[in-house]
Amino acid sequence: MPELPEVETYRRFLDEVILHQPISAVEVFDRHVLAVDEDALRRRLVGQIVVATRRLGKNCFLEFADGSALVLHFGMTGDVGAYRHDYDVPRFTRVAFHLADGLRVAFIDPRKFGRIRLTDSLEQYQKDKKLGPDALGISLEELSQVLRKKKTLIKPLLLDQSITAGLGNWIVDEVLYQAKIHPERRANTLTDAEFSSLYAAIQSVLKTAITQEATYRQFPANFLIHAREWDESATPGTDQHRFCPRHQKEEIAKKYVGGRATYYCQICQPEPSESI
DNA sequence: CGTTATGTTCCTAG
DNA sequence: ACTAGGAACATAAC
Repeated sequence: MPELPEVETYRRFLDEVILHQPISAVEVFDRHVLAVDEDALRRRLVGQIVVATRRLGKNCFLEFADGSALVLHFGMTGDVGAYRHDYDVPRFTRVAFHLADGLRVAFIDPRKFGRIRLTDSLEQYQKDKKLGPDALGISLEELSQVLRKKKTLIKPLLLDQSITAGLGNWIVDEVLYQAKIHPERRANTLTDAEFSSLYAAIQSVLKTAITQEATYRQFPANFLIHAREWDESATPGTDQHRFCPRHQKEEIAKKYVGGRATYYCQICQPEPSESI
């Protein structure tokens, strides 16, 4: 789940439930997700008040008055939730932040790739983690300037959080499909027109996903995402979703690019020729 | 039982 | 210094 749109959705949720009231306790069910000493975390949080929520790429920040922040990264399967009683703890809750009014905010993560840490400031964290500009904040010029000097395949570059932060495996496939660019094109072979459509696709896919609160099933019919396998199991019996939305009879192709499962349309996104 | 998985990071080798 | 590929992490779901 947690690519940029999901994390933005989590942030908005947290903004509604956690602001302006003291954290009364920190309950750790599994310290594996802590990238900070448990007692240090407790000392830093208990009695404190979150004054703002922020997001950079796939990272969510709960900010305190002094500019320091709790940083949530959701790994591959992280989520947030809220509950009030022990008997309602969501399954796979790893850490719970108890608030003074009795609400408890859960950091949920079945696979435990997510991490909770502290930082002195967002700027510090961005520097430490080598995060580039947020994918919703970067400009076309900024993005194309970096990409056009790279000989690497475009897909792994878009996944690289130091170039622009927030794009994940599914969204990159969607963006490349919408922009009609093959995932194995070398970045330095893209034309100006292709950089423009790539940029436009990034912005529109992200905004669409955020508007739908990252509920993929509600995405427009012309989105590639409906062709992915998990959607198949979500809507059994229908085969149509395995085909390109623009070429009804063309099956969506799957291969591994940069070690990641990659879906694309062989007609919309022509294979790069060796000579380029 | 085998396969696959939304992310990050580290290691190796060219 | 850059790039490609692979493994590791931990676990659920199919």
